[in-house]
Amino acid sequence: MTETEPDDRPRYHHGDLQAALLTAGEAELAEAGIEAFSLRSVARRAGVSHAAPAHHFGDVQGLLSALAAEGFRLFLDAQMVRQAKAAPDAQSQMLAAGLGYVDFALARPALFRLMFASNRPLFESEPLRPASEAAFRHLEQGVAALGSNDPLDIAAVWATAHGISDLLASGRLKPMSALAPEARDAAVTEILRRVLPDRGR
Amino acid sequence: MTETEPDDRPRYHHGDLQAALLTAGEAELAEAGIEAFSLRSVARRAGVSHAAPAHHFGDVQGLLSALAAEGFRLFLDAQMVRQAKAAPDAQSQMLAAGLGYVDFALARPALFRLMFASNRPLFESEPLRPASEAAFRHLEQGVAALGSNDPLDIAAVWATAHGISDLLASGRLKPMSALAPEARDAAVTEILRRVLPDRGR
DNA sequence: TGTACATCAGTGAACGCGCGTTCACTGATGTAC
DNA sequence: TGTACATCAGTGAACGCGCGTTCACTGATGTAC
Repeated sequence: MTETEPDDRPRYHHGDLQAALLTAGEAELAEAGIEAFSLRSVARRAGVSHAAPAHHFGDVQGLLSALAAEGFRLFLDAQMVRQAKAAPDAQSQMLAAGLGYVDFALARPALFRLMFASNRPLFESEPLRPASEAAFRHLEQGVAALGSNDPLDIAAVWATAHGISDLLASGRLKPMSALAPEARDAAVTEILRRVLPDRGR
Repeated sequence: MTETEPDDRPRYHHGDLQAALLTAGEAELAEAGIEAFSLRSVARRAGVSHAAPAHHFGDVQGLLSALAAEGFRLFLDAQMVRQAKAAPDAQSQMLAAGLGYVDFALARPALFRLMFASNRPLFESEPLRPASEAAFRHLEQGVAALGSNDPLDIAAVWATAHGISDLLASGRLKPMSALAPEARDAAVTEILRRVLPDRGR
């Protein structure tokens, strides 16, 4: 990796097949859904023989676990992006994180399902567990910054953000998904606000 | 079906294979998950040749659609059961419906996933669409009884009940799923209460 | 700077498997007369 | 009440398919000297 420069001729050694397989896996997930996801289809999409992924991920479960782990990182990123644009007070940050939660689910619904509604990845595996725990910890900290460490407050915020995301991503909240992005953000914010701890109740 | 009386000897004609396949399908779903669900495994479980289901459901998608439709009926039932035990005022009824929502997800997580996080059933099919619409309408009416027909209020209640259900069913809300049923009910109720319209805000 | 060699990252053929669907069939049931 | 017959609801063999995994292999890369 020191002096090689990228060229476009097909090479025997791919260069960064690991990353390419993750990209292809995501695309495959998005187009075919988890239920039709297969190792061979991903290899095909990456333009590589179907035995190649084994060198990087072991087996199909390894690939799915790595994909889900990557998903949790992107999931956190999406929240960070929103938070960076929001006011610094704890409440604004929490609401922004919620908007990022929804952003992610809408941008990558299949990945979202893989992370939250599939049992094909191995959630106890090394790449996955830390990534999903980081996401949970981030949420916990957001609630803590609001002055609560009550599990009920954490559950309330999480469940509400999650429910909106899941229903929107699967197209069940028709009236709401029909809204323009700004109006949708406003609606999500209003719903989340109801569920935050300590707003003078 | 007029003079036959049930006996226990295996018969060539099953009698009520349609219902038996739905039962077997649910069990299969619960044990193997959607992702491993197959027509053949269901037929096997029902003790019938793998070609038999075609007579009742056409193809695998037909069976899954019928299962999901049955799921939506049970889903409504679970809400009704809670509501029958609750006080008659609109708010108690709405909260009870939410508890029933959660009950269903916990009792039948795989069916819940089939209904809300799968694209294998055909949601526009004849058995399914009316069943899922009935569930949505029931929710809408509950919110209407509270004096609101604001889509935002509907979304708030639905998303929150759904989020709690989904996270609990997939075992993500560790602290909350560790609670005894009564305490869990209380927590769910408290969270839902926050999100109801018109409670003096 | 060159060379030998170990290691790494691919290939492609082969395997066995379970799947969904089709089909000709047959046993059971219900109905017309 | 009996009988002929149509229809219904199963069976089991067969098909073709895509899958995950294994394996011997080979081309490319990196490193020791």
